[in-house]
Amino acid sequence: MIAEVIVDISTSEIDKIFDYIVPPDLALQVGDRVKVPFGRQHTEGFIVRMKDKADTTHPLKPITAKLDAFTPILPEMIDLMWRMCRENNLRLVDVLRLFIPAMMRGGRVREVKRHFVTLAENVSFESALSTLKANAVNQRAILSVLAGGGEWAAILGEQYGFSAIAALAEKGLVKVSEVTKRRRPQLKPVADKVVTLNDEQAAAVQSIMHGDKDINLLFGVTGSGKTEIYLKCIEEVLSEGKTAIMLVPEISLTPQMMGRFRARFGDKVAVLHSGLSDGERYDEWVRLLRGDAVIAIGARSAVFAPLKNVGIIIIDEEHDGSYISENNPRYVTCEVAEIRRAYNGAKLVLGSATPSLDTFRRAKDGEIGLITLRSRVNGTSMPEVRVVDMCLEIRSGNNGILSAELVDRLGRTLKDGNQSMIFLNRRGFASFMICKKCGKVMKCEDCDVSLTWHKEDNLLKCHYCGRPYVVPDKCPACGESDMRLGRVGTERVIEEIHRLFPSARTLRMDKDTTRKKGSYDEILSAFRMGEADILVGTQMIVKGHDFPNVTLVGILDADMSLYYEDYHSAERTFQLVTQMSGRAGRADKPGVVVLQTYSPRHYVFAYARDNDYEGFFRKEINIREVTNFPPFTKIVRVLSSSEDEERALGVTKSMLAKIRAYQKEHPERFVAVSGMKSPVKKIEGKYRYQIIMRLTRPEETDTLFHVYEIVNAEDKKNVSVFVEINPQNMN
DNA sequence: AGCACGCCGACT
DNA sequence: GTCGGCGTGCTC
Repeated sequence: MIAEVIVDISTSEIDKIFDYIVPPDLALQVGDRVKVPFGRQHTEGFIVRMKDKADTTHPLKPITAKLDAFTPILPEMIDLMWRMCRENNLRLVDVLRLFIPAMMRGGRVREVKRHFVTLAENVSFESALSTLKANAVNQRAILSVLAGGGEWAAILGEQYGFSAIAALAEKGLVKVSEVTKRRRPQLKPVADKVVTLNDEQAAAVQSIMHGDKDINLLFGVTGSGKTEIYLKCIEEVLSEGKTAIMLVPEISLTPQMMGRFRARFGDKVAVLHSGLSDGERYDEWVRLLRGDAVIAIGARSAVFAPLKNVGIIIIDEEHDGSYISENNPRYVTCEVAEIRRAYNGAKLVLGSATPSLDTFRRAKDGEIGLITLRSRVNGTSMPEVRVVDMCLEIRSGNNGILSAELVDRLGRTLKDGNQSMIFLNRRGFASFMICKKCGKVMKCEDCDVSLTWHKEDNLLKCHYCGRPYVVPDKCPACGESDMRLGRVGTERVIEEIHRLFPSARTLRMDKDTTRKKGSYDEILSAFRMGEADILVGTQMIVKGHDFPNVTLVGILDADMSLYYEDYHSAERTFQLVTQMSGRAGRADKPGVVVLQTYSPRHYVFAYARDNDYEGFFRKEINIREVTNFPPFTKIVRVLSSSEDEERALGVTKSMLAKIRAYQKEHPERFVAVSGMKSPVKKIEGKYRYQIIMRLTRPEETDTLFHVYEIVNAEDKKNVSVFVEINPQNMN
């Protein structure tokens, strides 16, 4: 028997199949990890296929050993690997590595063996007790603990002394056995609420489980009871003997959220996320593989949970950016989920109040089901959104960060004893050019995206077509000469607040204050407990949990993300404003959102103010169509990086020439092709050059695969090249 | 990624 | 004379 093996070394030259002889004494199968001789060394590898005859004349070596007691890669995952690699031009090893806990590689897993103490067989608590002397207090105490089940020797020993355990074992009253201890992440189960579904929720469960579509968008605002629908669907799937995968954005993996699932499903839940220690992660993963746990809950990587017979995959907050892995191997969680769904004949649920444009378009087109939740379970209404024109503020003499309206409302909220949140939008700050007086933003005339200022050559450039523009010294619309924006940080905002309201208690939450593990939860819970009046923060305060006393939300520089040189910017801004609005107000306390912007008449704010997702969708999808952006086109970015700038440039030029030649043959397949330095031209000593192209037919793969061929044929010595589809950011 | 083979400079 | 620099090539 011959095994096809992928060697666990991540280099493009080695990322191919190597044939090995399967020794008859090793019971090996597809999906096993093995030790193989490779060149002059030994390496780990993955068996991806078995065959009778080798298709090479090269002399074969035999596999040396089987690495695990189980088969870590399911057949389903081998299929998935091929598809992911083909469609995204990834390395096979890199994808295989996603499927197993990092700790397994390199033989670092050591199962923890611990002594477990139980009453000996045929010994009852009473009979054991009666044989002990009255002064053997520790032994008696241990027996009473064991009467209620077993306990770890380490715990008993610490409390009652190890000699007492030894004495009991000596008398044959207790049994000490070696057990592999599973490291479980500690989760306090929160009390499970017994919830009866309202009609809308019950109908949603019915459509998801028994409707005519296998993929459904669950479209409902925060508070419409999506979580309870998820729980009910999972219950139903489990009752059919199938398993479930529940995906949530990294940031919402809070103990409360996990506790809810633990309370409902107990030990059937396994948690997978980056906060776990390597050991915990490994053990949770093994529980899933063995079928001891049947629900995997976690961030994006949990989509690779080693579950058989998956009945449902749920992606909550489907639009969230954390579902797209940015670095190698880059993958889109939703696409992976769709492949696994199809393989298992399972259901897929995408939940969101602000779905990604593409998802909502697919729902509108009937490609996937659309389930809309209209009522809010707790009966709250959406807050009033007040759009403040910051250009007017400047004209009326207020050059500060906070508008007069926001200052006024902050004061009133403080006086009423309620809480406020101020969100600082820093995304893409100062990279675009805006007139401080009239709000005019410099845009590309061909692409309708904002231009990015390049410091080194002092030019404005379009990141989609590469066209350069001279930096204007005056605003082309109003003649104002103050055209650039400086950086505003959370510290500045806090200072400003303290100057205006010296007695206000503030909390700050950004990259700096949350560096330490657990500080994120600490700040949020301190705020929830009312230890501060005002929370100032960046991106990370957008999600997070309910704050019942927050009645005011301030959004500063809402247009920062709007003019990010990116076609997603309007979509992101809408999602952000909507989610931020969801933080303000409760049933008994109506909330207000003050949104500060230099472009108050931008359509995003009009729709966000009216909480009109569908209106926004119609407008935005129309813009994407006329400007040739996704989902109507596909953006492909080929990024080359190298420590040798000449090499990076040379490779980019060579590939660009070939792509241009192909474009000449098939001009109808391209909107535009351009090559340039990457906006961030050097990262970790590596120079970066990129080719950006827009393909007209997003569903067609021919052109994309041809680009892959060009990339793979290139001599990439000292240069790494990777291809990204519809990149989230273009740094 | 490793590791060996191989062909040119300054040292006991 | 040879120890060792890292360029190039190969791994079933």
